[in-house]
Amino acid sequence: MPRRSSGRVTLQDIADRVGVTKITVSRALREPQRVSAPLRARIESAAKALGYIPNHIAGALASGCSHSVALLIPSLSNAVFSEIQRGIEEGLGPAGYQVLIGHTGYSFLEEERLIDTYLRFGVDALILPGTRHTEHARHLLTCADVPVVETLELTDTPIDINVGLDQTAAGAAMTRALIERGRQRIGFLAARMDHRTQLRMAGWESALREAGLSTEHCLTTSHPSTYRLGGEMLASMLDRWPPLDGIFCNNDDLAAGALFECQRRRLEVPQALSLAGFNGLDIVEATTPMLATVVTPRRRIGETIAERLLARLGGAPKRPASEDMGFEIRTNGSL
Amino acid sequence: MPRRSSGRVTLQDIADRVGVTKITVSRALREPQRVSAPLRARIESAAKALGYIPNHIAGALASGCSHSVALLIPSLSNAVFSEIQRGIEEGLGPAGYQVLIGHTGYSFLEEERLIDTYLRFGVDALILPGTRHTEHARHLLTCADVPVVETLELTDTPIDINVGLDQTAAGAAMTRALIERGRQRIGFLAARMDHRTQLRMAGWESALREAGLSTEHCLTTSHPSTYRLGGEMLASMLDRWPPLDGIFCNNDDLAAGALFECQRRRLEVPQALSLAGFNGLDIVEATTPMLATVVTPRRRIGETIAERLLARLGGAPKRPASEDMGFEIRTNGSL
DNA sequence: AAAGCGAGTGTTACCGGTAACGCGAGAGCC
DNA sequence: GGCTCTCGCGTTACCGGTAACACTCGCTTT
Repeated sequence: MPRRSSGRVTLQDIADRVGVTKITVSRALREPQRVSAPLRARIESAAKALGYIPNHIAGALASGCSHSVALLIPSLSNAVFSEIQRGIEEGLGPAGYQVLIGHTGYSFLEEERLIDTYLRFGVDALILPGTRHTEHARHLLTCADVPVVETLELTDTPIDINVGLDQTAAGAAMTRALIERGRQRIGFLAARMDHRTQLRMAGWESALREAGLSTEHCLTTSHPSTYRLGGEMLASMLDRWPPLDGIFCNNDDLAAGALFECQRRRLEVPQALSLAGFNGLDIVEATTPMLATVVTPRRRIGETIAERLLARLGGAPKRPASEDMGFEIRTNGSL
Repeated sequence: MPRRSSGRVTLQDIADRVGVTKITVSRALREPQRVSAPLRARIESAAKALGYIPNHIAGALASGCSHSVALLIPSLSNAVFSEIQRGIEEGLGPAGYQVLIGHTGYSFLEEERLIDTYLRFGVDALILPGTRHTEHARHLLTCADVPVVETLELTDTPIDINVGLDQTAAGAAMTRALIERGRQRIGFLAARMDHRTQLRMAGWESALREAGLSTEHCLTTSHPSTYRLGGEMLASMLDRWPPLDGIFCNNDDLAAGALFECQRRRLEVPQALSLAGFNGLDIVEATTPMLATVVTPRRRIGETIAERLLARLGGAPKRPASEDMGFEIRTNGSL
């Protein structure tokens, strides 16, 4: 015995026990209708009796299909991604695909590393957050020739499938909503300067320019976004630019943190200061007062990704295209 | 050509180009010191030129080791798990292990399904949240004979490695802290009745009994926990049992939601009502006022899991044991 | 009755790597 | 000079499945 096997039960073990060949066992378990009923029953009971666990690795190698899809997300603690994930899983699960999650921590290099890793694992498709990637990552994706989904943002030059929303337009729309309520000095507050943040900020800027308002009240940091940070940053902004009357926060967490700081300062929201967030997480409708936000259709984005991907995996040709899933401004009576 | 290959570059392609056999290429890439420097250089440049992506599937099949570990988490949107994940990844990543994340949605059946799936993928170890599993899940784990980590809770009968904290003791400790501040009518509020919730509740009950106080003020639901739900549940409790003077919420999200409802009702926290949460998430120190909480050492739990697992994967024998990582009561001046 | 056909099972080859062992050449040693 | 040892690479077999095709029957079909 030159090489000891894993010790687990294999198709061959079942085949020996039943007195057939392993291909028959393989068929009995995968395509039951191709094996006669009595034999199938014997095989199934033998498999159960032996505690057979199919070796997906071997199957994937032989068939060239791993029936798995990698979903890369920037942050595990950000509730934004959980709904996208759920939408995807709901669509892909019934089709027999396993969704593997990878965590990039908002790092392009980590994304590159994960793309590499998952390609080695032979995933059948990759779902990436955002449309920016390192050069090497793009190279890997090209070499692998695997369906790729870029999500959250939109791009004119998608690698393959692109399902997202116009972050810049959303940023501009919320800013306009603030302006419509009579706000004149509207700040922008952001942590973790990722690409989406920059796009939203660009929207904020353009809406202000459009209205002839000042775009100077912008505070950003590279730290990860937390509630506490939202409070601290709001404090800095108010100390620096006291007459602000509206603040557009890059996400709901920061907006909620900012609200808490306002409460600490006994600053009335929205009378003295309007606060707006981004994403439409549950917290903005739980706080007192509620906060304005941009609701993003995350569940539907996930579902759409699953649909498009299944089509591609089912053999549809690669035809790069972007799909805009839109957004909704929800003021929650709070501007 | 009876079966077309995947089209990707393989070791053989590199070998042909360089004029050696594939085993040499394999060695050059995995154990560089075993191949002469000039040849290695030629192989490496050929690999790069051809855009070689190693097929992990094939490697895993041949070597019987997938260099991957599955981490099952109940909820992607719950920030609690992100720190555990980070701790694990930090420990396992440098050792060459890939952490695959699965999402159980707090369902034992889904957990069972995922255990099955990941075992088929040939993961080298499994990390499970909690110590309760379906019978079939236990059976699968036994058949597979793979290192298993059970975390978050503690058990007297671990399957293998168990790293967690005494949820019951933590629940009791926080309740005692409330009692020490003179609270007499202390309610318990929980959503998503999972096992940890039950353990914490048991702690709450025993601390109250110990002090001769009533344990009747308990409100739970099977819904997933959200900020909004915290507010709604607090409202129900106050309407039903007006003279409550303390509420121990099963997690920080609910506690924050409860606080927002108090603000809506202009109920002073903590003067009129003490609020306590669980987990020590960032939000409890961002709100106005801050909230009391039980800080759990999640990062350290993750790191410890990685340590123990590396030992097991390195060949240490299975010796089931529990490791109590403790907790810390943090009142944040808010009881 | 010969040919055709479909259902059910087996044969053979292969997926893309890795383990174990083999073997020749040069180095070091006595 | 002969022996052993190590280095560097090749041979062979194998991991545990699956695809493609072959074969055997019994039953129609013409």
